[in-house]
Amino acid sequence: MRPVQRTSVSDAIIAQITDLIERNVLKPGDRLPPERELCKRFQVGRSSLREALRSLSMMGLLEGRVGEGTFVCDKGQHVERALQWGFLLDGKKLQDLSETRMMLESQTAYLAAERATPADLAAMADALAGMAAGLADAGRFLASDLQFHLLIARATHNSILYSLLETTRSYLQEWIKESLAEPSLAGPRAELSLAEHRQILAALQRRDAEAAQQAMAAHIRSSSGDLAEKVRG
Amino acid sequence: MRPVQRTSVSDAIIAQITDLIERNVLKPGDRLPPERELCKRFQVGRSSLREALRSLSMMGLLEGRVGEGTFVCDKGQHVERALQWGFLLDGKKLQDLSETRMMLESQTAYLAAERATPADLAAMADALAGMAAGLADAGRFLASDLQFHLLIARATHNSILYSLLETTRSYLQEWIKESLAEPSLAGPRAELSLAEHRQILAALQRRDAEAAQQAMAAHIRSSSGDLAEKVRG
DNA sequence: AATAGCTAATGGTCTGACCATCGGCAAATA
DNA sequence: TATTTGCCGATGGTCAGACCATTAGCTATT
Repeated sequence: MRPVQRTSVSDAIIAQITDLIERNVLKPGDRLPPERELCKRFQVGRSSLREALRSLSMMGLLEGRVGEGTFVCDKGQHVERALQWGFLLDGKKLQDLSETRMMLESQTAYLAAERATPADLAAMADALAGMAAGLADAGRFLASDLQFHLLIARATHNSILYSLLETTRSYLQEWIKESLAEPSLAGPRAELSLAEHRQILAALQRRDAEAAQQAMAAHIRSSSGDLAEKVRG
Repeated sequence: MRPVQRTSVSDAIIAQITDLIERNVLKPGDRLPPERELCKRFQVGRSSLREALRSLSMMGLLEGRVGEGTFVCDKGQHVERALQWGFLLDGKKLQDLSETRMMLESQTAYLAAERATPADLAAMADALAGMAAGLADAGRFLASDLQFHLLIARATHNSILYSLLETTRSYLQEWIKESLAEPSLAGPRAELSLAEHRQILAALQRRDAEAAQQAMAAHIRSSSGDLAEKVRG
């Protein structure tokens, strides 16, 4: 004797719809039949159907527009959305997160050196120019900084790696902002940071993966000094 | 003039509950008030409330038990549950995930070599013994294999890295299982895998981080050969 | 003391209704 | 004729009430 499987109506609907999307019967952008129509087809009440649709919307699979219908979202966002939810409650492990970030950043630098297209490199150069132009403007400087790092991650052409780095980075962003906002350190630190970024880009441009990895690791170490202090204090 | 923000009732409820869990007002294992009670507190209909609860359940934050109530799930399950929604994975994503996993595994091996306690190493030795004892039993072999890798991740004493590896691994587990289940390859592949694991453990025991990283990378490369074929095929 | 049966509470489901919004169409307007 | 205005149906979003299956805990019987 085994415990009997207790199935839920919503779960069954979710399974069916995800299956349809998976098998590409429902393509991104497609519109689903109206809810009342789906109720008749699935032979379920509208509550159960809506609970299923709502869950799928929350996972980033579907999107409901009032007066228009329910549509299948673009495929690229699915896993990334799930990853973000997973991270939501992991708490104050700032140190662990920082360590993970350093690992991700240096590894993405390594891969980016091997895979970056000329367009990728050009975009990075643009971001670097933005940093230089924003030496006096902390907000602009930080935005370009972030963009530069994300561009490196994107240049790996690995979507999982990219979303991981993006997520970790977004969680650390607040602290990074604060640490750079220290007025006494802002000037020299920004200059140093810019120089380090130039080294990274140079390594990427000559496709030197090892050097890129090292340069990135050095940059993170140097720029996370205050961060470490802040964590402990 | 700016586009006005259009809020949804369910989203507001979701935000409130996740916030409560985040701030640890609702602890894992806690029981929420009954749905009808929550309706009165939130001043919403039961449909909207249930859509919110259902979404949170789907993401692994809550769990509903008929006749008992709705409970907050254990924290560890969140990430895993969230990533389970990678059902919709194409070949490209699988490749990306595999690459990410390799990076995580080798990096955890590096850190584990520096940080593993004697207890950690002993547990790994146990897992290795389990693999040896399970050479004829694919199920047991795989279980010990998985445990070994997770023990390494745990030995880094970095919870973020651990959960990342756990999720990527669980996600790839099905494919790993299939590739090892090939009857023609099972015997020699298991033997080889066991030998590779012994090398990893040896490197960890003599605290040789570089060697551990290399051994792990080699192991993943060797064991993911079929996986890559499967992806393309 | 143990068991069987009862009751209330609870999550799961269904139904029907109402609302706000959107797209499209037709009438009114310039 | 071209543009605007107003209307109507369709649709997702929300609500209220009801019923069902299951569970826990109590009660009475054995």
